[in-house]
Amino acid sequence: MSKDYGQFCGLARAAQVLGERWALMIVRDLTVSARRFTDLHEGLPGIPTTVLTTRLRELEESAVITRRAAPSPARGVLYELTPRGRDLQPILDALGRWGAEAMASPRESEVVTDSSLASALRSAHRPGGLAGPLTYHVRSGAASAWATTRGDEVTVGPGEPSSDPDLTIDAGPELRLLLAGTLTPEEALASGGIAIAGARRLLEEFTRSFRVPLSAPAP
Amino acid sequence: MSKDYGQFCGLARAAQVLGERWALMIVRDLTVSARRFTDLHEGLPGIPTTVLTTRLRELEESAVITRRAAPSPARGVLYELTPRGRDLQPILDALGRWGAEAMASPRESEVVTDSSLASALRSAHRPGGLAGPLTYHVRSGAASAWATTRGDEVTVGPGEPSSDPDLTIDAGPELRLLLAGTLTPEEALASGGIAIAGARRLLEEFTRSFRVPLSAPAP
DNA sequence: CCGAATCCGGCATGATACTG
DNA sequence: CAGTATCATGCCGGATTCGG
Repeated sequence: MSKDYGQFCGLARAAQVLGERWALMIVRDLTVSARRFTDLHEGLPGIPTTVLTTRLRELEESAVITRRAAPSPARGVLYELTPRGRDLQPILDALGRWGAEAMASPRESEVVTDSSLASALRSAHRPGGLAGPLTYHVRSGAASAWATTRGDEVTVGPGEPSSDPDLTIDAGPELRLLLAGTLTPEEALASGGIAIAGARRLLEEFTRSFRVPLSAPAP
Repeated sequence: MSKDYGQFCGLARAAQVLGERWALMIVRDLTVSARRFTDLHEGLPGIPTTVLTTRLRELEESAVITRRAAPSPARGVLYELTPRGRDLQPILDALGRWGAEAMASPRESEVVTDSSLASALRSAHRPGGLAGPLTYHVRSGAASAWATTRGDEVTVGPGEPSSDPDLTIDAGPELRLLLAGTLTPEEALASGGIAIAGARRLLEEFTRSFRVPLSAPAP
């Protein structure tokens, strides 16, 4: 609904734009990379095209995203965040960590998408790791994403990394427990819930660089 | 809707609870102080009682709030944040600042409530002021709230401060511009948009301690 | 007074089909 | 590829009523 809350309040203004159904998911996908309409539609299972159209228009009116022609080889329209939209990234990362604290294992019928995996890695990253650069390629279920750490910074993206990764991680739902520290790298490998291609030492570095605590069991 | 997004993602889980209509407003009011049903209903103009009832139940199921019997003199039920709900406070403050950046002046029919004013002060506070403690009483429109700074910390509340404030500020919509730094204390007082009771020096301290930049003109 | 439950009109959402 | 068209469902907003 484009109805407001009748309050002169920053949070009310934010909620008017971001509180609409699917709006946060769309912005999250765009914090990971610019996307076309069809990319977004495929990356957000269940969203009706009508709703996607409406949200994109509203987010554009609110100066959170812009649309421009896709660069040369591709055709069509590319949606991307404006500077104002990019300001949301650390806030959504924090909100995602908050939500992830009570999220131990996937519910029936919950999937992992490229963008959700990439944004999870970004929000899980903490400084203090090896100087790098180090590139991790993570796959979980049908999703694939990569993360490159360089000093205290991290860059993430959907799909395959453009250059050969230093470590490839193939994981099931155990990835969540690995990020929580509930499961050690040794246990994860031994149980078969996680398989790697690359130096085993780098998996330990991965668990130091990416962490999301887990406070409650899965609801 | 209690429909989820079908994604194993922290942000999706957060959006399922907080993305519902009025949910963020309810939590915001509860970050300021514990409230009864009727308090919330009066502090959120336009919310239907059915929606308030439903949201309170959902937020309770998600362990964001709890309900308990109101303390002795009062009767009824008191809703308050759980520790997990309190974790949301800095995130909502950041989201409120983001929304406030594009909010220069109230739209037609937008009001200020006690809780929105109190939370605005909290999210506007920045460290580095006088050691204090200093208590400000701020009124704008029909809303009233207070803030006490003590070292680098701030405490806010709705209504009147329990002890005599060091400075009382009566403001119109110009308060937003004062917080943005667009309007100096001198200009605000001279234009009559703001009146104070207390030392004028403290108004300058107030503008140093509470600030929310303004990036775009009012949409 | 407090904390809702009930009834109802309208509109957003979700699902499917279809088009430039 | 990027949406529009159509329609059933059900949530939301507004008013009223009700038990404690």
